[in-house]
Amino acid sequence: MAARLGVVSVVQAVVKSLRARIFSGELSPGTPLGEVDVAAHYEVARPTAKAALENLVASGLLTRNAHQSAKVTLLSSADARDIYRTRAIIEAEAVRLLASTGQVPEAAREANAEITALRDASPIQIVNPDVRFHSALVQALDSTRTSAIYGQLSDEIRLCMTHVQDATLLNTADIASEHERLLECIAAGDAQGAAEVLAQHLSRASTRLAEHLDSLSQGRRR
Amino acid sequence: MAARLGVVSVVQAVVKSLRARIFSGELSPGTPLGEVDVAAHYEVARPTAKAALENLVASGLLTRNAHQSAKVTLLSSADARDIYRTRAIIEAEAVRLLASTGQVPEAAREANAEITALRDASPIQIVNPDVRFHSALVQALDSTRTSAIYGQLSDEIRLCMTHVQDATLLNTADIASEHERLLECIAAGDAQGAAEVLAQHLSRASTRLAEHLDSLSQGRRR
DNA sequence: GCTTGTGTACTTGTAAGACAATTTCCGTAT
DNA sequence: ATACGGAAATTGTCTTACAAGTACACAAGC
Repeated sequence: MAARLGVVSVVQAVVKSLRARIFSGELSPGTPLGEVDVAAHYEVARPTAKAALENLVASGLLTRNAHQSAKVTLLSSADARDIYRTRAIIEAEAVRLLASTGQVPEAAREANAEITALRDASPIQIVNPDVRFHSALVQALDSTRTSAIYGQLSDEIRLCMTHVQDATLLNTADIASEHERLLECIAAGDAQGAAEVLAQHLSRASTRLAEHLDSLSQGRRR
Repeated sequence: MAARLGVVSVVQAVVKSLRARIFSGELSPGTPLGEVDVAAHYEVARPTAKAALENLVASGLLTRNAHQSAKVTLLSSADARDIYRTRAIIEAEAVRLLASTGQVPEAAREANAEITALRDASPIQIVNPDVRFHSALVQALDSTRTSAIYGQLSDEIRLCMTHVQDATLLNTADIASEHERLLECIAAGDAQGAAEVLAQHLSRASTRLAEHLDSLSQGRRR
């Protein structure tokens, strides 16, 4: 059983590495990733690289047209809004359900504590705990498929973040306090209030992100 | 541009054919689909068959453990409930939004008319228009990602249906009338009412389907 | 000078063959 | 009857090869 070793499969290992490189910003959007390039970089066969690329294309992290090199996806502002809309649908339901039972997920509390602790750190640092906070809410639904869907959206959200990684889109303290208010509503059993706080939280983030992506694409056009 | 031709890729053609065979019931759940079998059947190379199988595994239609033949997924009652729960989240939001604008999607009306027309036909016949009815509601949201997610769930729902294809789970007339009530709520702008009708509709279908899958698995154990 | 056509280079799509690793199943021995 | 060992079957990966399509550049014509 090589269950918890880093390498279960060569393809998966390549996928994992490429994901990390994309999220780290080493591979900026638009960077062409040819099958032969990837194969040479990792010293694997081309079919292996091909499979890894196809996996990432399915995840939405890469984009590829027929007979063209795969490129790191450049998400438009419309994409960002679409992602956040879909997110909001799922998270809203999660929050309502949590409020109806009054159960506050421990993982969510911990993630927000981490955000609070990183108050003075670089804004890029809070991406990870922020994603974990929201994931914790969804995973509390205990639905395999809902979690799987949300995981895929999370990847695209992270991709968005890397596009605007230099920008301070939102104040860290504001994020933490909004999360805190959300947890309070859940604890108090206020489903309506929780849903509203969440909707505002996501709506604001979506708007900021979309505006920033728009300004970036315009800047690139010049 | 070979955009709207049937064959864009050999792999996709194999995938399409396998999907059809699975949904038609020709490939019953548990049927082993080895890479060499598929390759021989379609007279394609093994890597091509492999790619097609991986595609279907990603869709949830096939299941595969490492170094084992892929098998047509046998969905448990728990899976069915999970799928319906996830469905319900998305459709509820779609219905609420449609009610807030009072817009009834034309495609949904047409699909339900088709169901009504098939009142006396075989219950298996209404699967297609039923799926189309619900899809139309979601597509009215006009969100690429939400539609994509829902499409994947639809596939699994259809897979469930093929598992219990002989059973008359619900009365065709009842389905049509519930759909009708749902559309009336939307037209009247009654978001709350529409959400409730939908929730009941899905909840009942989910329960029936889950019960039937349970009885099937027990029958198989004997 | 601009547009159009062609040709070449690069990339992906598909195929065939081969070997390693792992699982499963069956036969044998205790 | 159970446990162990080995053979068969299957998948995972790599190598090689050719076909097909796209993109870019260069040249010819208007």
